[in-house]
Amino acid sequence: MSYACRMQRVKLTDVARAAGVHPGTASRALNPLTRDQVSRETSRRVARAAERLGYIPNAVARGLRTSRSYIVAMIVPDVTNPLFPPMVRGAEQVLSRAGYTLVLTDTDNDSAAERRQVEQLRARGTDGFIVATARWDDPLLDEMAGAGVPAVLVNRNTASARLPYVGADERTGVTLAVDHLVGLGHRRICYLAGPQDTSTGRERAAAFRQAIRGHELPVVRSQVRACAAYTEAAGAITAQALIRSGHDCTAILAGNDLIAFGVLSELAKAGISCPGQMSVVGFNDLPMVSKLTPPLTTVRLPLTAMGSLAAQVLMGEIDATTTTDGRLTQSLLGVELAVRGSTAPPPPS
Amino acid sequence: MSYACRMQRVKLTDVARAAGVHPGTASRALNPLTRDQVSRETSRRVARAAERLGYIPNAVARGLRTSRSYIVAMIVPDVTNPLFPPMVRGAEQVLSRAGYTLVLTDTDNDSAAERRQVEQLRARGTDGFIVATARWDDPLLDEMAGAGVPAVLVNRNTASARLPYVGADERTGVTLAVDHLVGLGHRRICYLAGPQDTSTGRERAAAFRQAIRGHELPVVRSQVRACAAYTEAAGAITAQALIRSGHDCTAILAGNDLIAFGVLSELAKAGISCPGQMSVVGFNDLPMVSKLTPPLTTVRLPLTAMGSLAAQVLMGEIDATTTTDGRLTQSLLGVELAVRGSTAPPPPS
DNA sequence: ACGAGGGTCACAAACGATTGCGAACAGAAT
DNA sequence: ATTCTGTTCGCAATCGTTTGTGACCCTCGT
Repeated sequence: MSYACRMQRVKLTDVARAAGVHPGTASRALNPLTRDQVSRETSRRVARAAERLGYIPNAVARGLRTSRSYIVAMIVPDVTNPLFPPMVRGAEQVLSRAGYTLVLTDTDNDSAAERRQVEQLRARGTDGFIVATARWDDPLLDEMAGAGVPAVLVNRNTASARLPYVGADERTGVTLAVDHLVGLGHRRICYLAGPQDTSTGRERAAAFRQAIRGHELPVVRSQVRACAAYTEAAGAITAQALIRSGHDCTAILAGNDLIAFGVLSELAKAGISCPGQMSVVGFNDLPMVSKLTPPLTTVRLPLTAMGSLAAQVLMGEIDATTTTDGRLTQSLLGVELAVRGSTAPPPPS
Repeated sequence: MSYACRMQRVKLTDVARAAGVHPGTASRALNPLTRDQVSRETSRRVARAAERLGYIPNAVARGLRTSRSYIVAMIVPDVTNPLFPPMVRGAEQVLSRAGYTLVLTDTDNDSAAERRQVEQLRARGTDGFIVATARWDDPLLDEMAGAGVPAVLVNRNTASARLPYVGADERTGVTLAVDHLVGLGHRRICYLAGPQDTSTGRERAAAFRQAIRGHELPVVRSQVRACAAYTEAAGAITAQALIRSGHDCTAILAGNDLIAFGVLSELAKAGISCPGQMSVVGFNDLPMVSKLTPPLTTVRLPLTAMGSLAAQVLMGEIDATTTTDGRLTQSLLGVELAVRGSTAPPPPS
């Protein structure tokens, strides 16, 4: 109840003295797992003393002795990208409920910075990592997997797939989008893929080709172009190139919503109306896209759930460092297509 | 160069043994501040041994001894609110450059959760706090100030103002917006304020009244209504009430962009065109608002700079716990008005 | 030549918790 | 009464680093 004002923090020794026991005993009495090694009576006395003095265990000292920090780190390429905050939030909720603290680091898309950060965090005894920055070939992650560092990949996977992965069912997402467009009557659909050094860039592109073939449409008419990055600027550049090339598609599927923004702005610049002359579909369902004119049809990913699940899988990894038996290693969450105003039947031509 | 694969981490003792010195000496040799207590020769030898063995100091042990963790925590109400990521990013850049690690926690607007988080973080020896969740009356922050915990408030201040504060020049922002509207010919302007338990809600409302008076307009015609929260939903509710009340204003200034979203959607619902029949101005310049139809005129806050400055001020607080002399305590950064399509001259009436 | 002084370094005590080990004591069984 | 089993708790080592203290040697000044 009472609390120290600006005095020395009360430590275990103080509690022990107040309860008239040895610090070691006090430690056992306070720890739920070892509580049964001390009598009910002393346990209660210690607990009361701790309460009365306002004892807060020193997590640093504990961490030194137990080599567990109850810190997990989440690595994202860019916090300001609205894709990540929901995942962070999902992870944070699960972790804090389990007594972990989430450290968020932003690599600014710089893999040297990423390596530095990971090193720092490992020095701090971080228990595990949630990594949202995976590249298709990612030596750092391979090293971490090799070193046995508990880690989970989220949203993006690596080629080697040596670490557990939590993602969305992107193939289905792309298929839903293509089915929707074909159902509206589109036959010539282009795909503006994300960067090919990310799993999402590659997987979605592959899924697109497969979906097109599934409708027995010629793939050649459904040109696939990769953007340099998942940004509006990169999307605009590629969209401009596509428009200039005079391709006669009636619908564009974008690798993600940011690329779709670039597409929309280039269409506007070129005087091509959406959805009248060109339908556009995004990917991710960023919070704002329903407010655009036209509201963007897009694939909705369960971002928060991905974050939560990643956190759960990671906690499993941390606890079970011995066996890989029966552990969740590759998991995909379901997606939905949010149909809005940016898609419509193709012009009569 | 060579590195331990999955073996025991190499510790200071190992380095010392390899260099043929005592661990204490090795410690001094590696620390730039104490390096001059050992001869150049040994210092070089130790440094080389450390390099060769791939020594990474154990930050937990160091933290225990020095009671400095080089961790600072940033507390935000909601990571998914686009207002905060830029501030986080700004802070993170400054801090990581100075060797600090930034821990981000999301309180979900729950002050009980906030208290729990702060307690946990203090147990972990967190060096300082950047707080973006301040309420106008905030007992937790007053306690922290009283306990001498290094902390800096960002974006929102408290009534007591006992902690350093970094914010934007909101009065000027509001004044710019009002001047702009008045310059367009508006005479009847409403203000939809944010919640009055935050400093931004109160300050901006006060600034609005003052700006209106500055133009010698009757304040009564410039109705001020407070929204329950800085959300689109709360903004919509208040906007609806305003519209239903039949107020004859020609422009609405919103407490922030999210509230402006609510206003825009209610205007659309009521068949009132923007900017034709009603001008709308937001606050914050969220990344997406320039893409709306119409693009939102809004006050741009230097969010990243606010985060950076907050981090700098906090580091000052951490280093100088003895004197308050010559320290930056209340600092405001300049703002701009981004004039876009949601404002126009009022209808001829 | 001797004491003073400064530069190097080893020694050991912290920091605050956890935990293996064994002592003390209880009650029960023989 | 003695031994045995088992509970309860104190003792002390330990985690890996930092840092105050003092030993030692060398040099310089007188």
